[in-house]
Amino acid sequence: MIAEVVFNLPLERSFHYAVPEPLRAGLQRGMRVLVPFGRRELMGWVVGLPARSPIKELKPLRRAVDPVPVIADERWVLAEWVSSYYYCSIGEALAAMVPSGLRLKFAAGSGLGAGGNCPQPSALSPEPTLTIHQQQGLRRIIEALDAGRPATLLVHGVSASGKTELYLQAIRHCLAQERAAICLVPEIALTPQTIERFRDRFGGLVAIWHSRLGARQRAAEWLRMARGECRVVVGPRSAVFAPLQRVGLIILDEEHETTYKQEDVPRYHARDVAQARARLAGAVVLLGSATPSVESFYQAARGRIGLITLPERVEGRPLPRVDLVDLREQWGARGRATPFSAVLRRALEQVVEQGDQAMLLLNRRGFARVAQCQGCGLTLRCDRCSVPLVYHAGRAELVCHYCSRREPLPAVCPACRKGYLRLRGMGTERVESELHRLFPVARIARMDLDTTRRRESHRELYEAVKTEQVGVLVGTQMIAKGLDFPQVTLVGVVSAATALNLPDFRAGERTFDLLTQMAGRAGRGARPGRVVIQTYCPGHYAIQAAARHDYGGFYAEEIRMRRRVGLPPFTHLVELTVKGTSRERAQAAADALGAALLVRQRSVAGRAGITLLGPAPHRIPRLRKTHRVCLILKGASAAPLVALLRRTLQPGRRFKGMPVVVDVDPL
DNA sequence: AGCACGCCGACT
DNA sequence: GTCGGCGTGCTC
Repeated sequence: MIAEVVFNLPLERSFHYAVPEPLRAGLQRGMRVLVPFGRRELMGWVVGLPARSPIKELKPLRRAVDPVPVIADERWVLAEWVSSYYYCSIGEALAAMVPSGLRLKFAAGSGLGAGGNCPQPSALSPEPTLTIHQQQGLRRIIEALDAGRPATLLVHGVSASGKTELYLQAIRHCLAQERAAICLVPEIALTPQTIERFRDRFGGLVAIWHSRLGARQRAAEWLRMARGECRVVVGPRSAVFAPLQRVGLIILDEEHETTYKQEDVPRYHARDVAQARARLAGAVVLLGSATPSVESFYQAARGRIGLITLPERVEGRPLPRVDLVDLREQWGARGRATPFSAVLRRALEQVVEQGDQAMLLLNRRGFARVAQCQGCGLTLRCDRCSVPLVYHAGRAELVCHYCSRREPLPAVCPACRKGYLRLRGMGTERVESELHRLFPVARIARMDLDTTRRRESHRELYEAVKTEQVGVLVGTQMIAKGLDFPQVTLVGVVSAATALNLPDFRAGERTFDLLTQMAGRAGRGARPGRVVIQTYCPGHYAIQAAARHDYGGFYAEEIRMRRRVGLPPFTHLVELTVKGTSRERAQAAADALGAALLVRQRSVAGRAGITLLGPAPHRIPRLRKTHRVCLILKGASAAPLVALLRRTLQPGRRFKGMPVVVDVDPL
């Protein structure tokens, strides 16, 4: 008996092993096994049990890891889809589908997928009455579920328009059809409040897939899913691979969020995996957002997916008034650079006087963005990465935001040994200290990566604001998402759209989303809210549209730009990053790869329409001592681009010996 | 991806 | 004369 095994390695090939006598009865495709591989012992996946092998001397596999297969039914085909679309090995795709460290401890034969019984939620808490728009939306979702064919619907609803209630009732209908549902949420939204809402409605049928779950709990939840004991899963992007059977509904809440894209191999997007799984399972995909991704809205506008619009907030509360402050006009008004314009300062004064709450956004942590010598002009940079060091006043250190290296702030310039260092460009710490200076009596807190590092600190900060022990909350984008504080009457954006100058075609979309989400934090209670946005580019369409709460206006402008320059959703991109120990070697490999791609592209008939951009320096040309050069392939769809790459790159996704990172549909 | 083997520079 | 750099190749 022979087992065909693949590994979580960038190898396209599989390997054959002899199956020792005691394992022959129980070994099945989809189980993980421990095998000798070269000098080491690796865990691999049994992908087949072939009758014969061309290999003469087979090594015996050492033992089975699982008592039953951990991959079954449509998830096999899904792994193949991930592997082919994102250019990774089957083993790498499979590894992403099962939680790392999963160990199943139970006797073989007890089996998964208990088949027959299909538990229904008991004692449903009463469902609130839906608005007319919610009712219309729900009707369309139910139609799609009843049709039993794959379909995708985009739910475009402003903040507080009742999207979650729509999801909950859609899930109930899905359960009534004896099918299961997956609800993906951004990790940060997996709060006790969210969990409570699902548990209230579906009780023990809900599995919460939390990244912080311990190994034992994780295995227990996984088993409950696989056995059909729970049929609703709420979790982050990896929950799209939940081992549920008969999946009828996959929801992506806040579908535009970038956390749905996995940033290491396999670099999948949960939205696309969800649609692939839905095609295989005959399921319905619901994409929900107040600010849909340009890709999704374009699909809806073209009629390729359905569109459900929830145009009003549930309680009929008005959206807050937004004032734009042109920072260019603030120059020279005062000798000292300040985070607050006169307008924002007056608004803050009012909030502090009246005992209301305010939230201030600045999307940069730390105290000062750069430390620069006043004598020779040198900017202090990380010696392993090609980026300026950020000064953090809390630890009184310079920090590299890319590799986390810290070093003390030198007294004088390390290069010329004469000039003093000037700290320029503000971050959240600086805003916080200015607030203390201007409003000594106000209770101020800061929420960013630095203040939420401890396990419980995020929740503690949240509670402090919720119970109004904090009057002004300063933070990075993590305060823009999902926080619901009814007493917040003022939202201030200290500096909007610093990202608009970056060479990133999604900068407009990101800015519009961030400003819209942030504006949505104001006026969620009885009192009306107000938003002040300070910016150096008040004329930019993303900022103008955000100030008007005008998604349609933003989309129209953005899609025109994308069409004009041939960017997604009109094309697909594949980003290649060639890595090397020296700049020259990385550059040489990238040049050669570019040339090889062009040659192969020309040699294939009818492959016109594939464009190669670059080689160009990567956005961060050096990271942790590794030099990086970037190439981009552009085409009408991703598959031909990946096919071209498969024929060009060497095994292990290398070229001229240098590792090449392949990112299909990069963000 | 590891981990070996193998061939050229600055050290005891 | 060796230790060690990482370039190349293999893993059933």
